[in-house]
Amino acid sequence: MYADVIVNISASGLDRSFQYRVPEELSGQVSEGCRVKIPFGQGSRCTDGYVIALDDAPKIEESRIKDILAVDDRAVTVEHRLMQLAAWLRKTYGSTMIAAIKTVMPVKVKSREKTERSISFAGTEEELAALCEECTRKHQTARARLFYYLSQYRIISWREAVGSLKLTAADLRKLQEKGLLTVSENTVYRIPKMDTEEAVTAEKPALNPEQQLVVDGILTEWEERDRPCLIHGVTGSGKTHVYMELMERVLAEGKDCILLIPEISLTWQTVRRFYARFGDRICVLHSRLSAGERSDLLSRIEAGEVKLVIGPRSALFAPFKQLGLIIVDEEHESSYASELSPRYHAAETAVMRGKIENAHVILGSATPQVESFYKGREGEYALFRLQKRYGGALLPEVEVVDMRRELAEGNRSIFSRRLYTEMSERLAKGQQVMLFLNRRGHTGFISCRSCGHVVKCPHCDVALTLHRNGKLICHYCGYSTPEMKHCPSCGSSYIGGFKAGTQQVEDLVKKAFPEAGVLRMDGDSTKDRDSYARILSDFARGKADILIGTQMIVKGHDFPNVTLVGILAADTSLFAADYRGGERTFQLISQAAGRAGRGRLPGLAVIQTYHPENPVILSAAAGDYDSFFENEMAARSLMGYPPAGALLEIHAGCKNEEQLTVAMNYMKSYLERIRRDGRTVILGPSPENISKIKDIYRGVIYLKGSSLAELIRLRSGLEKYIRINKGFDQITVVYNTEK
DNA sequence: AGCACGCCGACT
DNA sequence: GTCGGCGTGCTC
Repeated sequence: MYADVIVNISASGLDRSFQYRVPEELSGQVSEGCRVKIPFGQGSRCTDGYVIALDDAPKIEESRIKDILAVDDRAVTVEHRLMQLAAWLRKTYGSTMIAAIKTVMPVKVKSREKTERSISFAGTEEELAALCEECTRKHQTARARLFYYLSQYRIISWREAVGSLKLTAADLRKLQEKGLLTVSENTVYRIPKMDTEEAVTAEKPALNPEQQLVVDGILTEWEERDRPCLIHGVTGSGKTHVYMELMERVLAEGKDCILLIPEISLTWQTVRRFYARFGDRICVLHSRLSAGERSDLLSRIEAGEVKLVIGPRSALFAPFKQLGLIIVDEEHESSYASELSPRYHAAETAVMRGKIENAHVILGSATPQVESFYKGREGEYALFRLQKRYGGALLPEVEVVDMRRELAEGNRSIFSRRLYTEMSERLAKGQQVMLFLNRRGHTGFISCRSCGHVVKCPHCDVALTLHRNGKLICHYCGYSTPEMKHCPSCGSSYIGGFKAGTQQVEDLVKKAFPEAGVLRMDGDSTKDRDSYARILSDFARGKADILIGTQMIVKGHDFPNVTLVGILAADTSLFAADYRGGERTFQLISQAAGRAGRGRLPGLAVIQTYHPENPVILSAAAGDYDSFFENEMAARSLMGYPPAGALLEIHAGCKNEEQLTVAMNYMKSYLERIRRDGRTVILGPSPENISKIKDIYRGVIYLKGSSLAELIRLRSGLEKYIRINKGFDQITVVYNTEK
């Protein structure tokens, strides 16, 4: 027997399998997906690797094949299907196989099992009662405490005996030696603590007719075609109820479920509702679990005790053997896109895992990714809608304020007069206000505060970015033009970047509303996650009247007393230097507006913009996803951006600027040589958004094409070219594919 | 990644 | 003559 093994070294030259002999004594233990110790290299140094396939014939000269040394049984075996998924990840997102395997691997190593000692009395009840008396008489107070406890509860953990009853370990041992106590040892699972603020009840809310309709529709889809299902449900429409209902069905069939939630919303709010309904069949998998907790969770999955895992994108790879359903909540969230190689997107990958495991897949969002909705329209996904808010709450009223007019009428402050009066009125009534400052994608584009004109690339329909050398540059094609002092459209000198940060907004708010309690949340004030949760819970409990923050305040939190949301600078993300600006703006505005009026009181959202006529702003204000989608699709078709076309980003970095330029030009001309399809456009090289980070110069080449397969072929060709030619030693290259 | 092989200069 | 510098190439 022979095994194909991937060596655990992430060097590009080693990204292939090596064949090893399976020695007789290991033949039963070696299986596809297990980790093995192997001799590697001239010195036969011991490394580990993963078996990706088994074979009964040698592929090369038999004498050159070495033996597998051992099977690493402390490591978790990666299931065959997860291995298939890894192969798909590698192919689709362009990484090394070993990086792909590590991504799907649930936990690195099984850690030691935790045991707990417990103590019980070895004799009869009469003897125990006698001992209680004797110890009390002898003033052996600690021993007396122990025996009294045992006479009541029969058993106590060692930890408690030492901790709360204050017995010493030596004393306990002495009592054990005298034969008075029996100490038993049993393994315990390390389960992350769940604060049980809310009682676990078997609450099972009735579905409203709209939700029931969606559940029925999905069940029919599962029976008939079983395509991935996309639920487009407005904020507050109760997608969670639909998820729970479907999970219940799948669990009833004895199959397992995975629920993915965005990293940011790992507040226990949502999770608690699932605990309440499904009890201890659930486990939460998050990045703050210790290695031991993770490994125990794995054992419990293996033992079939855990049937449902909730967690961020990595939870997608939970090694269930009978996976029945994967749900990706808020599928548009950026935290589903991995920033490490392989740069997979969890929604897309969930669809693939569903296909491999024969499991149902559900994507849910109030503002689906354009790509996903497109697939829904094209029939690749089954599309479902939830259009009413749950429990009778109304969608907030939305008002768009034209900031150009504010300026023209002499108001130079960052608050429009409308927002200011609304704030004063609502604060006077004791209601809360959220101010959302859009900083997403803020990379220094130039716009006119007088007429709203944004300086864009004449070729790519994205905003130009101001660089330190005073030039405006397009990050797709590299087009550049000198910075201007006057607006090319109206001639006004109010042209420049939008410069207000949350700190400044806070100062201005405090000046304008000195009586109000203000909380601010941004990257600076929330270094760690605890302070993030604390600020939100302080605000929820009414400890402040105004909450100011960036996108992090708009995600998935219910503040029933918030009746006004102010969206300052709605435009900044609109003109980010990439084609997704419109989509992100729509998502952010919808989410922010959705925060207003979640309780009984009606809500209002005020959107401040220099582009009140922009279709993205208008459709977001109207809460009209369909018209947003139609416009966005039309624009993308025109420019050949995904999903109308496929896009490949090639990011390169190097310490030496000149070397980078030379290398990228070589890359481009190589791509031009191997390109088959004349419709594939090669853009760049152009400087990266932030063209230099930590002394590393960065540049990017874009390939736009009609077929993803062709782009993947070009990428593979380029990868090989870079590996073979030594000139690229100092260059790091990262690929990102979009479709 | 790591280790050997190999082809040049510096030194006992 | 030999020791050792690191450039080059291979690893089942």
